[in-house]
Amino acid sequence: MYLCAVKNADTRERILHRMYGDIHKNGFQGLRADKVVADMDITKGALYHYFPSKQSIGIAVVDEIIKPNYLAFYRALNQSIGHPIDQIKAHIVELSRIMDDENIALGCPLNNLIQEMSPIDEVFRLQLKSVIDGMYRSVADALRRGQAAGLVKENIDPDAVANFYLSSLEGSFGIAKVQKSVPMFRSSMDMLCQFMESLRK
Amino acid sequence: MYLCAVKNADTRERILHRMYGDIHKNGFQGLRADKVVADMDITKGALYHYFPSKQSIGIAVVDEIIKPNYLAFYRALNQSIGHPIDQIKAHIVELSRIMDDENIALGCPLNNLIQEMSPIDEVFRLQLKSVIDGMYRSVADALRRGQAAGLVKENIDPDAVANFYLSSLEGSFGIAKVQKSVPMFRSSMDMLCQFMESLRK
DNA sequence: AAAGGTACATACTAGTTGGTATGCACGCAA
DNA sequence: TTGCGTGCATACCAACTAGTATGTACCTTT
Repeated sequence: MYLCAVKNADTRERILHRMYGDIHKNGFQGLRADKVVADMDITKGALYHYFPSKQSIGIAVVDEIIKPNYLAFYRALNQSIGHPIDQIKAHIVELSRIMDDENIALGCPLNNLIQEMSPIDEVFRLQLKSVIDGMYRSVADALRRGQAAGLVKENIDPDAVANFYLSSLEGSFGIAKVQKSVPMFRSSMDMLCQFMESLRK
Repeated sequence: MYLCAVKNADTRERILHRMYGDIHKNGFQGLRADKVVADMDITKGALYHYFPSKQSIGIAVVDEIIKPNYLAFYRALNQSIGHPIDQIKAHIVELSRIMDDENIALGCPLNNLIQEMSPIDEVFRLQLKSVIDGMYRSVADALRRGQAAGLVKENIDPDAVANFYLSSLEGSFGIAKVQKSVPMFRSSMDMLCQFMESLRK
């Protein structure tokens, strides 16, 4: 029955997306993988057919969901020929716009996993670092191109700025999360926009 | 035997400090309270004599260790009559100075707990929020006093700046943690200093 | 010195967690 | 049509986790 074939074909991805949601809510250590699949009317048999261990679920979530999702924007930053500061500011404004109460209360999935897993699981840490590194390089390169094109102040260090930008961005998610406050998050994003604007030549 | 009496007098605090250390390493969900006390040659009897539940251990750690520790500096900020921007910068420089590889790898204890516990435990979240609120108000008030004294630009919003400052600070811990890089943390602290300097009148 | 509270130690336990072992239905290639 | 791989379902399990129940030595109060 081809309906079944279609269903089977994406069982793994359906599981993965639910795991992503549960990790977002409860953290990786709080993830109860068997309960998540039970909630989908799937048994542990299916789960352990696709994933050899709990850790592999977390790694797959980072690798197949979080990483492509986060790097999509930053890759666009590298290919475009617009003003890098405008592009980065547009991204900040977009984030401000789409974040609602629930997303703020749950926090940034990437930041959550970094804080929880980096110190206790080196495999996790390296996967998460590769995502951050990708974002970091895209921003730094965009600023460098901006400098070369005379659009960005020459006396700033693109690497330092990129690092500070990511820190402020993720930190804003973190502080807004404990406050459960979308306005606080937007206020932080406004300040970050002002900071980026100050780099314009 | 008074030796025993002295030992007994601070058993609770000794347990609490070890719990703080283990939570710093493994997170609250990763805390194995019985193993921590066993490591101190103390049994579960003593542990549950002082703490009714695992949650109460975490709350006590926030309330009795993290909160006083973090608010110490910020209270000083409120009582002093120096230049608020110099004081805040001095704090940033001090943080830069004392953070070593291990501390960076483990991250900021306050930030760690915020990211892990805020979404899943409201009691925790409110305790953690009270710490952040305390820091936030001290910084905002210091900036307001600076404005009144003509030391800080009038066109900045002290609340927005205080919020952004805390976000950047905690975010810098988070990003440095996944990078396991003290230089990255120091670079972020330098940028934060520059940002604070830009507020001087 | 009797009584009661404090400060633990020891032993036990229900429920959970992260799996494993096994079976079996189905599609497909030989 | 037979054998084999894929895609699950069911049942089982050892270790762990967060406690509880109970006992007891010591100290203090009366």
